[in-house]
Amino acid sequence: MTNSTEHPAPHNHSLCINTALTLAAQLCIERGVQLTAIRQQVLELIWADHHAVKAYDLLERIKPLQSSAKPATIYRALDFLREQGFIHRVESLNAFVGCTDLRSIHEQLLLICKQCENVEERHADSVMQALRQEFALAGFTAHHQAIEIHGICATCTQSNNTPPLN
Amino acid sequence: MTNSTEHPAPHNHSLCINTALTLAAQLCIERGVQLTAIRQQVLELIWADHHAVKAYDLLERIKPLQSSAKPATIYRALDFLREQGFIHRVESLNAFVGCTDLRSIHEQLLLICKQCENVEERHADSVMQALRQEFALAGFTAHHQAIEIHGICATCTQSNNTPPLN
DNA sequence: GTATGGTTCGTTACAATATAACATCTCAAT
DNA sequence: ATTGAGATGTTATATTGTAACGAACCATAC
Repeated sequence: MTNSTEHPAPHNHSLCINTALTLAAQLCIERGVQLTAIRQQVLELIWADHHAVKAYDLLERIKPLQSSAKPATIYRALDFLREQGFIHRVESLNAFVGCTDLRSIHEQLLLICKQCENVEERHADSVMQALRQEFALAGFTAHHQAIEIHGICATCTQSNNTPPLN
Repeated sequence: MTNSTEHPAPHNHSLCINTALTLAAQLCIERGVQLTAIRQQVLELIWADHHAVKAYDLLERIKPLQSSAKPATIYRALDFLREQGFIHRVESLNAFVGCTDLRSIHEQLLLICKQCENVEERHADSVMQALRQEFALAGFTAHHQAIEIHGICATCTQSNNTPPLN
């Protein structure tokens, strides 16, 4: 089922989510780690759309499936999924979003729309290149980056400028 | 009193902090807003060093001065100082750091050292330029950015490679 | 088989971070 | 004196995240 009621960039989201879940399962086998039921369910819930999801929302949503779920249940699954690179934490929202490029471990930036709440992951090589130069200038050794941009996405901008016909 | 026991880039920190506080006071007058005792004290506590400071640590530190201080006291002061551009929130640490460029409202990136915990604000024009190009490509209108890089700063790298003489 | 050990999960309790809501105070302008 | 805006006091609570410990599971070695 696609997200037909949402207006962000239309795409076949059931394909999108299935691709992600299938690849994640493959990678777990390759890496010899366990994609347990809980972990898979959390990953599916995060992939339900392209929004960032909060841990306690995940907890509410998973309870019908795992009635014993507690905060630790969720945070453990999130830790696992992050270690495997399947999801990103959105620091400025205290929330989590599915990673759209599971194979290559790129640094990414996140474009977060205030209006539709979609999060778009971009690799932005020129930005990353400029960042590396800046690190060199500063003598800084980078280990981890969080680059989060809040604003209005292309789709919302368009629909804001195109009022409904009726 | 300078921070002689810390090893990050030596500078005259009492000058550094006084400059910041004086300028903040000036700007408040120019803008017709009140730098009240609480707000000034919080700003001073944040400027005590170049580390990011957590709200509840500020609360503990301000209690000797403002015995009635409660969480809301701190968060209100932090809100004010952020609105005025005197401090930044470090999203990935849930903490706050003094802004080192009060006059010009640049977007900045933060280099956060895991070892000495210093936070260096940099303007990195080439990075910001590359970001603007990326936004244009994506059709994204940016309102606010959080660019936070965790790693090891130049000073720590040096001192790590230069073991003590004795 | 059963011991051993690593991983995952259940469970309880709590720590840490942040906000809501409403009362009170202050002080300048009227 | 009165009023109104901004700042603070105060209580309560919401939200986010961890610690700690035991039980269950399961593969491997003895």
